[in-house]
Amino acid sequence: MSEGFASYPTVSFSELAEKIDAALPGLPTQEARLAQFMLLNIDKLALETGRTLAAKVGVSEVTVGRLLRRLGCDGMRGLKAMMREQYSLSAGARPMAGGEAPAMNDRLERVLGAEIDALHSIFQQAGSNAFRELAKRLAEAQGVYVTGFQSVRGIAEDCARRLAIARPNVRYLSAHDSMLAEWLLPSGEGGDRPEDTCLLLIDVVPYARESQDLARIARDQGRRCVVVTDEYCHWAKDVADAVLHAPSRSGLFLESTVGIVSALNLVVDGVAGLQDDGGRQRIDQWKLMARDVRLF
Amino acid sequence: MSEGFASYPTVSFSELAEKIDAALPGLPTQEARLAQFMLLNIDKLALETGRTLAAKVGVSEVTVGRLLRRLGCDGMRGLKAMMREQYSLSAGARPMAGGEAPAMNDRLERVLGAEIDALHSIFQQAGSNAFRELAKRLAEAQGVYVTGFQSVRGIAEDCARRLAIARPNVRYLSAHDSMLAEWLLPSGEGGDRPEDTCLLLIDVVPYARESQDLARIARDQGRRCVVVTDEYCHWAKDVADAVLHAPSRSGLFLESTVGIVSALNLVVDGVAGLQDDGGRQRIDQWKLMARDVRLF
DNA sequence: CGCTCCGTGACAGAAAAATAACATTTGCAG
DNA sequence: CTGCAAATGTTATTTTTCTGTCACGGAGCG
Repeated sequence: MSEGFASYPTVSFSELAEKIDAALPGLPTQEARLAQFMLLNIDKLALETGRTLAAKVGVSEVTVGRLLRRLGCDGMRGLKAMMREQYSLSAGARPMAGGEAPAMNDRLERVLGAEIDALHSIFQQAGSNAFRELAKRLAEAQGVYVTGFQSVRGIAEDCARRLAIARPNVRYLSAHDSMLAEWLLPSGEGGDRPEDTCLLLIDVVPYARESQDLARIARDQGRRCVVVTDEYCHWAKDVADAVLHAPSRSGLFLESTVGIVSALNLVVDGVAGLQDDGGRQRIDQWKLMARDVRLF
Repeated sequence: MSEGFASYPTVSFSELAEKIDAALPGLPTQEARLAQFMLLNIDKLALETGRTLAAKVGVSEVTVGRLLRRLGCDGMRGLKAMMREQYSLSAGARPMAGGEAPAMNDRLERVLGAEIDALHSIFQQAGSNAFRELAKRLAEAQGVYVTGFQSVRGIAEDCARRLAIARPNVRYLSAHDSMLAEWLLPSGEGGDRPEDTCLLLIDVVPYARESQDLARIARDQGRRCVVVTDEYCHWAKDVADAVLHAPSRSGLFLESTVGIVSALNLVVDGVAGLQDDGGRQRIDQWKLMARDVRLF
């Protein structure tokens, strides 16, 4: 990584990179985060200011200065000076990785294109009525059940966890394990009325028979049902109150789940946005809890 | 990299380049020199100021200002703003700042942009040595353990399922539930030697203490360890044989998991590609099984 | 001459960065 | 659990740097 004849007396920029690398293990937490971020984005740091950098990493401006000084360069000023020197216009070096990437192979390029198209499609749907309807159902229901099988089961579980941060009373429904005990009609006063609950069903090809069965059961019990699925799903619209279709063809070994995941992220976000305070209270609470449990 | 999908209205930077190009012939001498210079060094302009630029080209500062304004962007300020937009690293204005609630569409556009940037970053890494190393480790190990906690636990489980299609002997490791019984050193003949196994660790902020502990245990036992994480993780590179960093900032209610998922998709694909037959045999077999199961 | 191009210098406003003093949190040893 | 020291954030203030603007003058040219 060292430059052949960079005989400048000043600490050069690549040296700085190495220095960051070396210093990283011994750094305090926040500074380490910052350092890591800088290291990863070292070639795109050019047009960041101290402030924006701090904001992006989530540390304070002062910390940026402190770290830089600890690393031997005179704050932001010095950093920019170094970079200027390194990438001085007369030199042939190419600073910005954003511009031209080292050729990635054709296949990956195509896959990337497909993924991006999928995202476009999903974000487009995020402005649609179907999406609003879906988010509204999930936000207004008394209780929400989330489920998904096979290759998206984990995604469904994660979605349930995240949705539970955005709104109360969310459960992952494991049709296999629990035999739907959750859905025995409430005999007494406890529990929500079925009409006030909503099922979020996540399903992709090859479709699980369970999904359709579950959807029908839900409907028969008067529950609401919304579906997030792939572009091939043919049955969802017959049983669901709202459907989102996330493209999954990408050309990889297995179908991509990026679309589904993105759609679900948006759904969670949308539901959070429909809470009274934009979900702010709940997420703050959650952060506190997470800290108390000493998860991190 | 192709500008193929410039379907969103970023007043982009490449547009400026074209504009310069078009305007060049009709420009006065000095401005033409300046324009020419900018065109040639367009990707290195980032850390120049109006003054340095003027100095390097040999024109006055005022001329720089004039030219820029003539080209339609508000002087140096505007230029930098453009570049920032173009090369912004996971920009996304404060998502939960409560204060400003930008129009849904605007916000979604930004989120989409961030997601796309994340994908670019990941696909770029997919051509890197780190990625090859990571895939190789996962492909060549006798046995693979996959794990992830909290908000990516489900993703990790899914990844284990999918990886198990790409190659044999993959298990999800649930450190909590099983108390690591899987990792008791094999007393007799059964089981793989630790050196022949590889741990795939998936972790995002807020990082789970367990992840780091687990990584260390793995290393102490002589196991291989590879990590897929977000852009902030500062501990991974100290304990892992290979690390992939997936940007997660998107501006949504919760951090985006799209990047991680995409990275894992690529990993599975990469591992499949390293199988003798590109994993074809295994996937065919799986499809058959899946179809059979679907019938009942 | 009148016009455009271009440079100079002075100045003001804005943004960025450094600095210092102080409050809070966190990590950790005792 | 206590309490100290390090780490981090806050706030306010100052300094530096960057930019844009204005007024002016000189040079070249039809």
